[in-house]
Formats: sequence, C-alpha cells, structure tokens
Amino acid sequence: MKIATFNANSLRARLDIIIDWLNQYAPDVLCIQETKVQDKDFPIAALGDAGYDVVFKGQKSYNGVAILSRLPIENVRFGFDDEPKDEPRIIAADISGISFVNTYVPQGREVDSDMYLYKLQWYKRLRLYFEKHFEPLDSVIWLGDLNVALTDKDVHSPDRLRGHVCFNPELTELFTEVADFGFVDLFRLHCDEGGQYTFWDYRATNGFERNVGWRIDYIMATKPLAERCRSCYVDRTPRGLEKPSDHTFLIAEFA
DNA sequence: ATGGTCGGCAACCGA
Repeated sequence: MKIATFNANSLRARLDIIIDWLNQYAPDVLCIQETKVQDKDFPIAALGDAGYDVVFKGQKSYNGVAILSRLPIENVRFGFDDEPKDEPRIIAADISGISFVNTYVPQGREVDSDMYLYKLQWYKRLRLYFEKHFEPLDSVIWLGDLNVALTDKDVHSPDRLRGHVCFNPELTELFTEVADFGFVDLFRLHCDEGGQYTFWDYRATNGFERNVGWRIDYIMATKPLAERCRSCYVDRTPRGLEKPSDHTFLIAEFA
C-alpha cells in the first residue's frame, strides 16, 4: 500500500499538478489539506476520472481537507466530534482496515496571538480525540500539515527561527504528547538527515531552489503499521510551477 | 534585520 499527503493551498489551483502526480505515482490514498474549496465546487468528476473516490469538507476561502482513495472509503468522520465546533481541519475514514486521520493543524499566526492559543488548544484537543476513538495498537495513520518543525534538523535556520509559531519548545511538547499516544514519525524512522523539507515559504526568494524550507508535514503511524512501513520520502520534483514553493508530496509505502 | 508571494476573491486575510 502506498499513501501520501499534500498541502494544496487551493485544490482547484493545483488540480492539474495533483492529477499528473496521481497518474505518475498511483498511490492508494492521497490526503490533502488547505483545499480552499466549498463542497459544492469540489472537483469530484476530475478526480473520479483519475480513478479516485473522494471525501471532503471545505469552506469558502480557507482551510478544507479531503481524502482521495482507489480503495473503498468507509466510516467517514469530520472534525472533533464534540463541542465546540471547529473549522474544517480534520477528516477521518477507514480504508483497507486502516483508520486515516487527515489533519490541517492551525498555523498560529504569531506567538501570543489568539490564533496561537487556538493552535495550542487544538493540539491538546487532538490528544483527547485519539484517546477517545482509538487504542494505541489499532491501525491508525495520522497525517497532514501539522504546522510544527520538531528539531534543528527540521528547519533551514534554526537559530533564527527558534520561537516561531511553528518552531518552539512549547509546541514541540504538545506535539510530543499527541505522538506519545502511540505514533511513530515514519519519515524519521527511515531518514536521519537534516535539510529534508516539505514546505518552502512563498515569500523567500527562490526558497525551493535554495532549500530554505521546513519539515512540517508528517505521516505518523501506530506501531503495528510502522513495522510494515518500507519507505517514507519526499517527492521533491518541481511540478512546473513558475515558483515551485508549495508544500510537496510526502509518501509512505507499506508491505 | 525586515520583508518578501501566493490564492481566494473582490478588500484584505491567511500562510
């Protein structure tokens, strides 16, 4: 089984890139964040023609998550299924006996902002979500844009960026509390190198070419699945964008 | 050290 995650920053703007990529890599499952499309405008037919069933939840302009699958999708759930209601940032479904939890974690804007407090609370709530719905040895994959770089290996300029809303000890601790439910970081399971990123800020000049990046997208798996994982890697192929600075595809393959 | 650019959508917000 081959699975992947991709932050689209508009599904419709990236649709050709996504479909080309699906044709080339033929993953069984692709989880997408920041679709930025209302449900009524979701491109179901184009993805269906490419061989994928889709489930999704979006809103106007912001956020939005989707799961694409060549295999049957069952038991679809949206968001934290308790109060308070949240933006469309979580979609979960069962595929081939595996529970996928696709998350778009709040970015946080700046430290001390309300958006940052929302992010910290979001991570605390996510830990409770996993405790409520799963056991640590269930077959669960938690993946998506987690908006945290964990160590100095995971950002291009750690000394300059330390304290950023996506790179600080307070946030790393909250991430670790969620991961300690029973998740393994599949990329780090297979690769110990720094400089392996999944996102390059649009605003950095030639950021992609200079590899001025962040590792903020993850595929996390519970231990029984991690034992079956044969590879986890970033597809760094530029996708024909004039400025290929998007998040890119992170892939994991299982026996 | 600061600001840089996209996308959505129609003035700025969010990343």
